[in-house]
Amino acid sequence: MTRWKPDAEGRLVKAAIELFDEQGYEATTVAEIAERAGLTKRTFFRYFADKREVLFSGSQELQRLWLEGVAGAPANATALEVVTAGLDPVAEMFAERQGYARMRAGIIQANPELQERELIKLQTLADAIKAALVERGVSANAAMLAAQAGVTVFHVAFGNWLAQADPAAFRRLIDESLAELRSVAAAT
Amino acid sequence: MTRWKPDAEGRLVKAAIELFDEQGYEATTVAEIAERAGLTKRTFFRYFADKREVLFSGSQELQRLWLEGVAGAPANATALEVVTAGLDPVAEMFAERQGYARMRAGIIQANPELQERELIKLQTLADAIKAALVERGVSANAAMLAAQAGVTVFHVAFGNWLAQADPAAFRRLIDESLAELRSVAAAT
DNA sequence: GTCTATAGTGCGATAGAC
DNA sequence: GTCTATCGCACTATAGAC
Repeated sequence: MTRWKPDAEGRLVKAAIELFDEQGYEATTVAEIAERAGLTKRTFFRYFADKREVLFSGSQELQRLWLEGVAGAPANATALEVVTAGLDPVAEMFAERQGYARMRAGIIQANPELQERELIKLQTLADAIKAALVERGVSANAAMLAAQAGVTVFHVAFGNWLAQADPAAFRRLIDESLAELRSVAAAT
Repeated sequence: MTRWKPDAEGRLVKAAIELFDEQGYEATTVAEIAERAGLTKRTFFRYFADKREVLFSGSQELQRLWLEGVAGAPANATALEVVTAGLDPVAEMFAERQGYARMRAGIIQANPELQERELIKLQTLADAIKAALVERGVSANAAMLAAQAGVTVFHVAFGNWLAQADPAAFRRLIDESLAELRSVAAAT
């Protein structure tokens, strides 16, 4: 027998999303979240710097996966191809969590301070991708534009994915969003 | 004789930027800003909902100008052309204020909560441009991608503009940033 | 834990312009 | 007189210092 149930962090995230969904973000205390997860408030703050952060534990994983894909892109790929090369594992990561992702989106939608945090996370992600591109020899301007474009493509695809039924459709929606960007940006 | 000096809001903005630049954002109180502008704290909060907002009075003007340009774009323009059509008056607006723009950028750079606010403002701007595109009949996805791309192009050009000497170069830098985006997004 | 400084608010008063 | 911009003051809430 193990003394502690496994995956304390995952249980805290799950408990938090459920409670925020049931009662609202503001109305839920950290103590409640910890209790539902079978842990204490002290433990919550060992895993998350503040109450908001429990909704963004996934973004670190997202960034890690995405950057791995970027690092593995072939040497002759264009900047935007490098950026989008990281998205296969990312799409898989999301495929299993559509239900929670929908709840999470609704919670963030309802709360300006959570939206701020989300924007910061996306910006941080774009900055990290940009840095990886610069590392590969892409100019600062092109790297910034490609990284931001990639994050926007991802964001648009994510919104579309939440709004439709098939959890496995994410990769296809990303490709569609990317094609739409290329079409939008094409010189006339 | 007029009892009140004109442009209370402008004086507050000027005083705030100078004080933030001299002493830092945190170390400056609203009372100090008001005093330097020859007003009281209460009047400050008549113009700005909170202390951060004094650094973002320009974004409303930016959005207004940009949307005017979007509204005036020719009917046969592509989505991205529509988005960038609004940028001539925007570039003029900034040409006169490079000094303050640099100070402001430095202040925001040094403060996470100001960066959050900046991201929210850029997001709001992108959303407004997106809505204007949808109004013109562009699909939601293409509108979002074009609006975000336009804002990113602007943002990159803005950073480059701050870093070089000629205040009038903004329009050219926007065109260069746009060309770079088109190049980055071009299909291989 | 207490204390203090500051952000931010509500409401009425005041000093002009008209 | 009305209207508007500003002021004065008393207040709450909260973050940080100690």
